[in-house]
Amino acid sequence: MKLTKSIEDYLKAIYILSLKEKDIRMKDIARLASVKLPSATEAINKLIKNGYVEHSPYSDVTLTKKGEKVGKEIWNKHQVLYKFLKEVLGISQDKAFREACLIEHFISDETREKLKKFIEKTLS
Amino acid sequence: MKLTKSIEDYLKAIYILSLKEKDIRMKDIARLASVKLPSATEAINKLIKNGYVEHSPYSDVTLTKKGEKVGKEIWNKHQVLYKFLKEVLGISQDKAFREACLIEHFISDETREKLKKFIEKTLS
DNA sequence: TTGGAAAGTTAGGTTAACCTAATAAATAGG
DNA sequence: CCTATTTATTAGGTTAACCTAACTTTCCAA
Repeated sequence: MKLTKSIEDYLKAIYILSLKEKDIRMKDIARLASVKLPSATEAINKLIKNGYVEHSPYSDVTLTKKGEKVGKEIWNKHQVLYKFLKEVLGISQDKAFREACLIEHFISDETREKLKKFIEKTLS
Repeated sequence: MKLTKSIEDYLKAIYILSLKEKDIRMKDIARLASVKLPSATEAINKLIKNGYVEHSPYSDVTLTKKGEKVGKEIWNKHQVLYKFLKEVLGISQDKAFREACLIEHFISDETREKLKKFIEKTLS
């Protein structure tokens, strides 16, 4: 399966939720991904079929190792971008967050790493 | 009309072509946008309907002022991002170009401006 | 000058990602 | 313990953006 922007967003959402709660429900995912429940159901079913999450109907959702890896990757990219936009460029918190949410799907691992190192160097 | 990534890509393609040639054809647009001709036809019709381009069947395509503005904006964002990725972060030419093509649709005018100033400062 | 190649359009189909409405299951409060 | 609310699923529909196949128009070279 191709990891689309949308699919990555669901995995990121579940990953973020998993950092705080152990019982992750469809409604939480739908809310964080800004979609209605049926869209979340559909997406989660696709993720199950491809081994990214585990879930039985009317129950909680958990990431597999594979799913966690992707969710974490995207969240890391987001955080690096957010920091760059906010601290280095001086973009407002809100705007930096929103832009990071869009860009996070399109930077390579290499770019994330180099950007991270660059921020450290620049802000010291 | 919402300016989607796809629509912006067509306007950027036409803008780039317009910098070098005066007779811009559907095939050139399709080629640069990496789509087949019928996809280009469909997209151009949408752009005509919304006042971004002018075109009569089997003839050349030109940008309106409105269309040129958008195409130029995207191309400027691309160039700023490309330079940052390549010169500041040290990403290879090819990869920097490809990533810039993806990210260009998601940065605000403010981010482009601040990034541009930052690059100038950093590379001097 | 005409016929074949190139360019462009039209018709119709696919896929991803969303939605609303209807239904089903789970849960919590009286 | 049963019913109302909340949560989740299913069914069915929409839209954007692509595609292939078929057809039309334009252009060029013999």
